[in-house]
Amino acid sequence: MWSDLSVRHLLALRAVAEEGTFGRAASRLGFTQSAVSQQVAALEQVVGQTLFDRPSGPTPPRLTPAGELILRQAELVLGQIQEAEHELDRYVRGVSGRLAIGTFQSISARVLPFTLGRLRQEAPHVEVVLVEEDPEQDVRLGALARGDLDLAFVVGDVDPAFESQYLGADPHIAIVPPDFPDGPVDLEALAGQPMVGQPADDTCGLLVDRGLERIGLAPNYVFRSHDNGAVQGMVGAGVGIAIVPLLTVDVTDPAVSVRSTKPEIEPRRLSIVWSGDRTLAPVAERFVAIAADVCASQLATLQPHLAAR
Amino acid sequence: MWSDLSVRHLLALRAVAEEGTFGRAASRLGFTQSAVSQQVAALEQVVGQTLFDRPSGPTPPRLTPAGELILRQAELVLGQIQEAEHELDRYVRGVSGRLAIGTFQSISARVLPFTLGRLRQEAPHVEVVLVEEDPEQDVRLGALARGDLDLAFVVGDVDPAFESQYLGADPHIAIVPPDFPDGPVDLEALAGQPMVGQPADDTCGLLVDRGLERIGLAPNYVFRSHDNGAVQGMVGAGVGIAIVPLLTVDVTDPAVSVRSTKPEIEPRRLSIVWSGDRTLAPVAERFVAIAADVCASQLATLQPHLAAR
DNA sequence: GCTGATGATCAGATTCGCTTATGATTGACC
DNA sequence: GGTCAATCATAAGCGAATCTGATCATCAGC
Repeated sequence: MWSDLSVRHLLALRAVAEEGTFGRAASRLGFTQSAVSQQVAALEQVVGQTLFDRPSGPTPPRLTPAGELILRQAELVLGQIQEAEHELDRYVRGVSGRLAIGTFQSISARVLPFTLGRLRQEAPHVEVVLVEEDPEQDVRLGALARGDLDLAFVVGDVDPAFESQYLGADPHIAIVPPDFPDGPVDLEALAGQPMVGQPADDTCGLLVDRGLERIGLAPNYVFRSHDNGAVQGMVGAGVGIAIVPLLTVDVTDPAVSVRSTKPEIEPRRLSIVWSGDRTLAPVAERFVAIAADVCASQLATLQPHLAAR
Repeated sequence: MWSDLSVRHLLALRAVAEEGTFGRAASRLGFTQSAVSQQVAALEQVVGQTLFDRPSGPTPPRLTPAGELILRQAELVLGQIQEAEHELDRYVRGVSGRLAIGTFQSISARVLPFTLGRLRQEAPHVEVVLVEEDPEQDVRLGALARGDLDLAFVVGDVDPAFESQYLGADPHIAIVPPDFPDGPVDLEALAGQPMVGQPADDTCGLLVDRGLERIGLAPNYVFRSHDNGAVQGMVGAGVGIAIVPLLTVDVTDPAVSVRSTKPEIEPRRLSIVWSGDRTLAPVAERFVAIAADVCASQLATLQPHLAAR
C-alpha cells in the first residue's frame, strides 16, 4: 500500500544511494544499520520492487533500474516536501499568507494605503483581498463569522462575540471654504445652510447624520456622494460645507479649510475585529498591529491641522 | 519531525477537508473516526500548527489558514506520489525505462533497426542508449559487470558468469560479382585472389580471418573497411570477393551475388548477454525477446537468398 | 586461509496506530 | 428550557510496526 509510504523511507533510500552502503547511511541518519536495512525493505514492500542489488560480501549494494526510477521520484517528492516546509515557515513568520479584509471608504482612503505599504515591505508574498461592497457593517460581521473575511474594520461598539483591537477616536470636523470666518464652526448656525456630505447608506454618512440629529440639526444636503474627494471638491467650489470624520479629509488641499465644530459631535470609534473562534494567521496579527500604528499616527498628524485654524 | 510524515496523514487531511467532517472522512478512508482524528492530530504535531478549527458541538470543523496552506502543499505531494506510482507502473509493464546496450556493426545494421522499431511500438517511452565504441567484446562484458551496460550482443561462447539468450547461428558466406561462376565458392581456389573484408580489429572481421585460417587460407586483402556497405560496394565494383557473416549483407543489392562456401566456415553464434548479479528491467527482458525473434526471422529470411544460387 | 567489511536476520523491548467505548460540547428542535 | 443528535477528543487495550543489539552468512582482498 502506497499509503504506508513515509518520508522516512524516502530519506533512507536517498541516504543509501548517496552513501553507498547501508551502514554509512544509517550513521548519517542517526539509526543503526539494521534499522535502515528494514526501512529500505519496507519501501521495497511498498513499491513491490527490489530497489538495491545486494551482492553478498563486502561489495556495496547498487541501485536496480527500478531503484533509480524510485530514487528520481523520491527526490521530487522530498523537494516538494521541503518546499512545503519553507512555505509554512514563511507563513509562521508572517511574511506569507492570504488575508481577506472588510473595509469601508474612509479607512480605505486614509489608513489602508499606508498599512498595506508597510505590510508589503515586511511581507512581500502576502496576498491581500479587500472587500468594500456592503456599507452595512453587520454584513461584514456575518462574513467574518462565516470565515469569508479574516479581519474587518468597524465603527462604534464591538460585538463581544468577536475579538477586536481599538484603533482610536476619529473626530467629526467641518470642511469649509478658506474664506469662512475663523474659529470653530457653529453647528446651530448651519440650520438651512446648504451642505454636502456622504450618502445615508454609507457607514460614515450615516454616523454624521446621527450626530447632527442628536444636536437637533436637520442638514440641508444639496449634494451627497460616496467619493470623499468629490465632497471636498464641492466645498472648495463653494457649494456648501461638510461635516465629516477627520480621517476622510485631504488636509493638503488649499481649496478648503478644516475646522472643529461647536458643539463637538461625538467622534466615531474605529476598531478592527476578527472571529475569536477561528485561528488567525500570523500575518493577520501583524496587519492589526500595523493598522493600529498607522491609525494612531494618522490621527496624530491630522489633529494639528485642525487646531491650527 | 517532518521525517515522521506519512502519506496516510496527507490523505487524512485531504479527506477531512473534502468531506467536511472527521467521521465521513473516516468512512471514506476505511477507518474509524477516532483513527482519523488521531491521524490529523499527528499531522498537526508534525507541522506544529493547528490545521482545523474544531468548534465543539455539531458544528463541523474548518481549515485554519495554516491548514489551507498545508492542504495545498499536500495536494502537490500526493500528486507527485501518484505520478511516481504511474511511472513505476509503466516501468513494470515494460513500456518505460532506460536501456544501455552494447552492440557491434553487423547487429547494429541488420538486427537493431527492426528490434528497436518493434520495441518503440510497444514501449514508446523507453530510452535506449547504444554503445558501439569498442570492437573488443571483453570490454563490453566489463561494462556489463560494472553496470554501465544493461545488455550486450556478443559473438561466440558466453562467459558462464553472465546470463544469456542465444540468438542463432549466422553463417559465413561469400559475396561475389553477379557474373561469378554458379555454385558454392571454393575457398581453396581463393588463395592469392584479391579479397575485400572487414578489418582485423573488428569482431566480425577477426572471426572471418580465424575461420579462413583454420582451413589454411591466408586471404590477400586489397581493401578492408568497417563499413559493410563499402565492402559490398567494392565487390560489386569487381575489386575482389568478400567472406562475411550473412547478417551483414544487403541481399537486395543487384550488383552482387551471395553464395555459400565450400568448405563451410563455422558460423558465428550470436547471443545477447547480461549480468546475472544485477536486476534486469522488464523492458530489457522484452528487448531480449524481441531481438531473438527479429534475429531468427532475419536469418530465416536471408537463408533462401543464399540457397537460391 | 584468514580478516574485515558488507548486509540479512533474529529476539526483545518499545513505540505506534487502530479499534472500541466513552466523554464533552453544543446547535437544533419541540 | 429540556431533549436529542451530531460533532470531535480521549482513554484503554491490543496487535503490529520498528528500533536496537547481537549474531549470522558471504566474500573480496591480503
